[in-house]
Order: sequence, then C-alpha cells, then structure tokens
Amino acid sequence: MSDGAQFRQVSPVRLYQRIVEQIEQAIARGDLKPGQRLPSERELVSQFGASRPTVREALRVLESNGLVRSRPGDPNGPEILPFSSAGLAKEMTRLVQFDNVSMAELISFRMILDGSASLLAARLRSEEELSAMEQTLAVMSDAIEVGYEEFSKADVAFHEAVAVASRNSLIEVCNQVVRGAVLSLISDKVSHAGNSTALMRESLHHHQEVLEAIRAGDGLAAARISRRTLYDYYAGYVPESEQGPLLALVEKEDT
Amino acid sequence: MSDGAQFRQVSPVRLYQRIVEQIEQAIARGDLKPGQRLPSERELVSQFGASRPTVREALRVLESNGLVRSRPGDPNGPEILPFSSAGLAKEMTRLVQFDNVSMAELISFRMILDGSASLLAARLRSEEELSAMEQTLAVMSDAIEVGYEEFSKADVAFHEAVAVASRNSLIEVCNQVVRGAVLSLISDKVSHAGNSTALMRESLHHHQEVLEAIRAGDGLAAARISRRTLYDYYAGYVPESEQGPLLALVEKEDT
DNA sequence: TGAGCTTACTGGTCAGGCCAGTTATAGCGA
DNA sequence: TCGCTATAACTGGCCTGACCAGTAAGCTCA
Repeated sequence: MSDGAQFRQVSPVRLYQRIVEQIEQAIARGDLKPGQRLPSERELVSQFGASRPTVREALRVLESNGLVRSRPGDPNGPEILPFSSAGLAKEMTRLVQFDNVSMAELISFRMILDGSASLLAARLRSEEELSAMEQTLAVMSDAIEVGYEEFSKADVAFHEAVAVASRNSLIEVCNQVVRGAVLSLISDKVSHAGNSTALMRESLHHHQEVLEAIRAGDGLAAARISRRTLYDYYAGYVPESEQGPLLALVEKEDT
Repeated sequence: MSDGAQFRQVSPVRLYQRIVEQIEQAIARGDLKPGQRLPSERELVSQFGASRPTVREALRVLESNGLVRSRPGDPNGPEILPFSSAGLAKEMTRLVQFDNVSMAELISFRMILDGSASLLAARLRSEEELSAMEQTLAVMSDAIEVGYEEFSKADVAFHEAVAVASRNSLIEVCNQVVRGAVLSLISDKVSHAGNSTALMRESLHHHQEVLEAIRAGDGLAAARISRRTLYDYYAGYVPESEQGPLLALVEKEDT
C-alpha cells in the first residue's frame, strides 16, 4: 500500500449525467417538491446550455427512475412526482430475475420480513391498527365464498396492515415487493390449484392465530406462527433439497 | 362493480420504452449475457426502426439502471454488464432520503436482517464459511491498532461473511445496502467520535460472541447477540423518542 | 516479424425541423 | 354579463443530418 496520494479511477462524465445530478439534488434538497413543475425542455436547454437531445436523455433517465413525468403538450412542463417504491420494486424484481434468486430464498426472505413485521406489530400496534387488521380478516372470511381472487386480495391487505403496524416502512416496502415477486412466480400454478375452499379456510385460520398473538402482544408467538403459516402455504413450491433454510426458520423456537 | 369488460388505464408508451423493454427482456431471458455486446447505436437504429436520439434515450436509461455500459470509440458496441446491486442500493438510498425514512427504521431493519443472517448462518454454515468468519475477526483484531478506517472495513467483511453463510442472497444484498445507507448517514459523526480503541475492543468482543454462537449452532443466541450488538453500537444516533422499535427487537427473548 | 501509422468505425453532442397533442385565452354568441 | 367554443401558442415526441474526439483493427514499412 502506497502512502502517497490516493487516486481513484475516473470515468468520463456525460453531459446528461450532470443534468440528472443537478435535478436529483434539487429534489433531494427539497428545492423541487412533488407537484411542482420543471421548466420546459426548450427552457432547460438554455438553462443548462446543452442541446435538446441531451436534455431529453436526462429527462428520460429521471422519468424511468420515477422522479418526474413528462406529458406531451402540457404547458406547465414536466411534473415532479412524489416518491414511490415502484423503482425499488423494479430493482428487486430484477434482482430476482437476473441474479438467479431461487424460490426458496424468496420465501425464506418473506418469512423473515413477515415474521419480523408480526413481532413488531404485536409490540407496537395501536387500537386502530388492530381493528384494521381485524377488518381485513373479516373481508377474507367473506371472500372464501366469492373466490380465490378476492381471498388473495384480502390476504395481501392483511399482511399490509400488519406491516403498517410494524411502523417500519422498509419492512413494508420490501415485504410488498417480495410478496409480489413470489406471487408472480407461482401465479400460474396457484390460480387453479389454490381455488379450494378448504385451503382457504385453513389459511384464514392461520391468519386468525397470528392476529390473536398480535392482539395479545405476544411478539414471539406472532412471529413464529406467521413464519409457519407461510411455510405451510409455500413449501410445496420449493424442491425438497432447498427446504433447509425454510426449516431453519420455522424450527426457530420449537425446542 | 360492473361485471362487464374491465378496462385498464392506458398511458402512451414512448418509443424509447419499447426499446428498453425489448433489451431488458432479452437480458432477462438470457439471450444477452454479461460481457456480450449490443450492436452499435447506428445498427440498433436500423434494427429498431427508430432514430438515433430515440435509441440513445433507451441506452441512457439502460445505462443508468446499470444494465449496459457504452464507451466512446469502442467498436464492439455497448457492453452487457453483470448484475449488480448498485441500482437497488441507489433506490434504497433514495427511499431513505426522499421518503423520510428515519434512522430508527434503518437501524431496526438492519437489526432484523443481521439477526436473521446470524440465525441462518448458525444453522447452515459450513466449516469453510466458519473459518472465513474467524479470519475476518482476526483482521478486525489487528486493525484496532491501525485505526478506525481499517477496523470498519474488517467489520463490514465479517457481516458480509455471515450474510454469505446465511445462503440467502436477498439478505446479503439488502443488508449490504442498508448498512451502506446507515454508514453514509453517520459517517461524519463516527469518523471522529468512533476512533476510540476501547470502543473498537468492545465491538470486537461482541462480534466474537456472535461468532461463538454461530459456531455452536445456537441460532437464537446468535440472532439475539447480533441484534444487541447493533443496538448498543447505533442507539446513540437515534433520538430517545424513536427507540421503541429498537427495544422491541432487543428485548425479544429476554424474559 | 514487429512497430508505427492510417482508416473506418464508435459514441457524444449539437442544430434545426416537423408533428400531434394540450391548454389558456380571446372572441363569439346568448 | 356570462358561458361556451375555436384558435393560437406552446408543449413534448420524434426525426434527419452533421461534426467531433476517441478507439482499435488492419495496413504499411522497416
């Protein structure tokens, strides 16, 4: 290791990147708030001293990152969008698709997130949050008669309510994303195989147990049950050779 | 709810988006593997039947998402990059910056991830992985004399080794990202305040305890200790009024 | 055979232009 | 005066064509 000056690798910075940076920072600093408008492209051209194609490249990048939205003909210019987790979801979906993340890893991660959410919810939930969860379970119960589609929607709503009660938006977002990834991967199989009233009743029962533990403030139980619920529900989609990590999570406090 | 046809909101799809989609899908399908090259911009122009600015907008978006890289003058065309979690990290950093995710939430999330990683590592680790962890601790021990910079690097390496042993790349990546976010948020304070040999020794001791639990295969203890270690280390950066969720995680099995 | 130069490409950037769409506004009619 | 409508001035989407500074392959010459 030399003790002289440390040089970092340099990379040529494209003009459009400088523009992206400037606008990103303006948003990060709060100079530009959601709902506010950017100047028109032609105006930006003169402000940045770049050509229109260059400015447009910058806007397309910002747009694809969900920071702004341009509508043709809008005289007010591109709109600054409120933050959304869509970008995060997209990135995580890519992670799953490209980086060969296995089904087992996904479900394992979901068990961790959902279990933690239940634990935190049991210890932090307010009365309003509790009744919100109760309500989603009521919807779930009714939905059994309607069909799997509705049931699944209520299921998601319940987990969402738990995540909200955990008071941690990272858990909320990540759980949402991972849940989406899992569901999209098994959607073809489940839409037919899962349309069983008995299975739905069983699932509902599990969810009621989780809710009961949350109501009782028993975080450990809530976490354990919610992990096991997920395991029971999804283990069938995981090859036996990869079930080790899943079992490691359900056996957690079984001794 | 009508029982007729369901119409979804439509939004005009830009030309550049179609190009992005096609290339993204080609990569997702595996038709384009990392290291392979895309045709030159002018060649893409004729393949897609779009103009160069449009093709360039697509390439800029792909580039900003970390999927490809263009170098001026390269006769082989833009390169398909291997997957990297940089994009995920960027999105999560944005989540923290824009969506007012508090320090408490970040640390809480980190405790969950790191705790789960330790738990899984305790139950799944191989001998090689165990000795890899031991080695990082040895480096950490030596680094105390060198300085905080080195120590911190070895610290990260240890957590990384644990995450690898958890056999779950989602944990690995997310933990990495969240750790980066936490560190970048407190970097200014810690670089001076943390340069204490005593603190480093204490931190090292905690890490040794975690490793011991992992070696013993005691997942619950490993998780508990690693959560507590993080709490002790970072609680000072969290206002007291927001420490509830953190305490909810360390008191987990204290009764 | 090897070193150096040339050339044919690459991507980065710009200028200018056309088109379809949106909207504010001016003007019209009641 | 008020409400509606038609227009005009803008917007972004997209294209053509061009210039420049690089790169690297291939050619030439020693």
